Amino acid sequence: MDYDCNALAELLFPDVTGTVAELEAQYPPRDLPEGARVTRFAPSPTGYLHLGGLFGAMVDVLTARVSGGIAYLRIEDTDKKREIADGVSAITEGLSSFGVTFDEGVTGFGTEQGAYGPYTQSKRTGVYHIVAKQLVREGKAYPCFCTAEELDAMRERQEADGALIRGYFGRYARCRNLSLDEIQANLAAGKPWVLRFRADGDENRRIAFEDVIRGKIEMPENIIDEVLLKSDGVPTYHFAHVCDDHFMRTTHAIRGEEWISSVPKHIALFKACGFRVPKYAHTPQVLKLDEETGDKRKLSKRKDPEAAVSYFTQVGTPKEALIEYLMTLISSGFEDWRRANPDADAAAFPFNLKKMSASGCLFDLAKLNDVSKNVISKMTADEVYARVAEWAKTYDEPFYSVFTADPQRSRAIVNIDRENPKPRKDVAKWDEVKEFFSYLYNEYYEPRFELPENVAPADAKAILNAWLAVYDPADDKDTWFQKIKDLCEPLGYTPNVKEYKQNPDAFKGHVGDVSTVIRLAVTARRNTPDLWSVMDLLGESEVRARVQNAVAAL
RNA sequence: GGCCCGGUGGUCAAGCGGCUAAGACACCGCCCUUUCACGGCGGUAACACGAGUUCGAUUCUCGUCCGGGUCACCA
Repeated sequence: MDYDCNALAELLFPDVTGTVAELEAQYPPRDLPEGARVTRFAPSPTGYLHLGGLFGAMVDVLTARVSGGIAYLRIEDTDKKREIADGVSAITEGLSSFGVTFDEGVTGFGTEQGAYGPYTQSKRTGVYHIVAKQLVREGKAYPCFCTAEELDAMRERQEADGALIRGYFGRYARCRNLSLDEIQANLAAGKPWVLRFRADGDENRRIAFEDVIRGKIEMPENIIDEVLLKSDGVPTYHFAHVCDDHFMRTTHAIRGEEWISSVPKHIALFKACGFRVPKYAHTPQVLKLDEETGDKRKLSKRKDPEAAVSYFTQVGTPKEALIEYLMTLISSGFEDWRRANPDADAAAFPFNLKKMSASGCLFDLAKLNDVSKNVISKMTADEVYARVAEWAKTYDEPFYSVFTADPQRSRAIVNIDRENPKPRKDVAKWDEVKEFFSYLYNEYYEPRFELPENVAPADAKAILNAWLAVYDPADDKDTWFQKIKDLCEPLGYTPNVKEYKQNPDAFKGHVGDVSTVIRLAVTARRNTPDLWSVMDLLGESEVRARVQNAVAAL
């Protein structure tokens, strides 16, 4: 270009008066200890928060916390077409419901905190335009008037030419060498324009950078004249990334691996702007939202509801459990650390970005459930009660009324075999509680007497009647069970299981069979937690009623 | 197609030139046990393939294959 760039800059941005130097002063380097890392989670408000987002946010927060730095939340809302109405709150609420919090940035719809804002890109056009104007002034950016049709034609031509590199560059970049007069004429004609970067890379040279997670990555230099500002003056991701991460003083740009291929472009932009390039860390994919084909290895939005983080709050996976599980994916050393520090807060884990695995991973619901059962098994009965009630209140209203009708009783129910060194691990999600304890609530109890094949109805009846005669709710667990044992011999059963196994033909069965019949009569189930506790919770009259009912039905 | 990332059991993964190739989940078996669960013990199961380099490769190099990403006025 042989024209006066200053003139072009004024032509393009007549109203922009600020300078980059002023921005530098307004957003000074952060005063943080040596080695402190500044990270950011920068999602677009285009839909619900998904697992990959939570995963990424955790990595950002962990990286900052471990180094005594800052993690902030920035909203990248530069594409109004894809934006959804409550996108921002979906993100902030999703994050906070899992306990992921930031030091600064957007805190909710329309609210934010911190001195490096605004943290919403749509409110930062002033910043982008100042930098853009400087770029134009320095001959590093130019207006492009190509229409969508012209760009399509260009792509077709490249296809036909068999061009190895596709995009707006070299001889395909029609507007790159427009004269000031031509530009002026186009402007005067009211033609829409975008601002393009005047790439100065050489496709035959390679640029290398050190990815914190993957190590050295080498690629050809960028030669594409990428769009910086769209025709409505809003920046593209690339330009916003460069301006924001510089002025918000981000030290580590942590983002998904889909960005790796644009790093050369970003480095070129940082340099053109005179900004220092941050460190990059590209995280592996946790899952893909692609809905194509039948590739079973990928989670899909439609087929796999668990892709949305809200799924977990809906089914009642405790937030600590999801975090705990995600931690095992984020850092391989986590499980070992957890074994050594069983009661420590996951946030205390000495996270190391460098140790992150570079390969993608499949989300394993079965393992999540296992982790969750462990987490829940360590909670006190009060905690479980409170959590279940809180969950049910919004996700299962009818159960909420039943569950909270007698808080003391529900607490006791939830406390069966809990708060001891070997707690039961029956429940992984709050939505399993109702079903698991249903027989303890008359609202849900449904009598059913499907006897085991090895027990004849007549024997069952005899067992129940005999037991009814000795049942005393005042008995402690040992004498209660002793009475059941005492029932055995007269009825042809043995109280000794080993004895039965040695000589199965000598008996009708053993105590196990006898108590199974009783359990069945009282709970309509073959398997339950400790029966004595269950009866205690049910109360004498209910127990007797159920057993008598069973006898009658047999 | 060009460029790039990745590839250890079904899943998540240790390992970084020499190991009987950890561990966790899942699965199977046994023990404990009035059922179930818990807990304990044991088991099935892996270095994608082919060349190099090396005394020696899961570990290093190259190629192949497979999976993924990216080539937009989307992020």
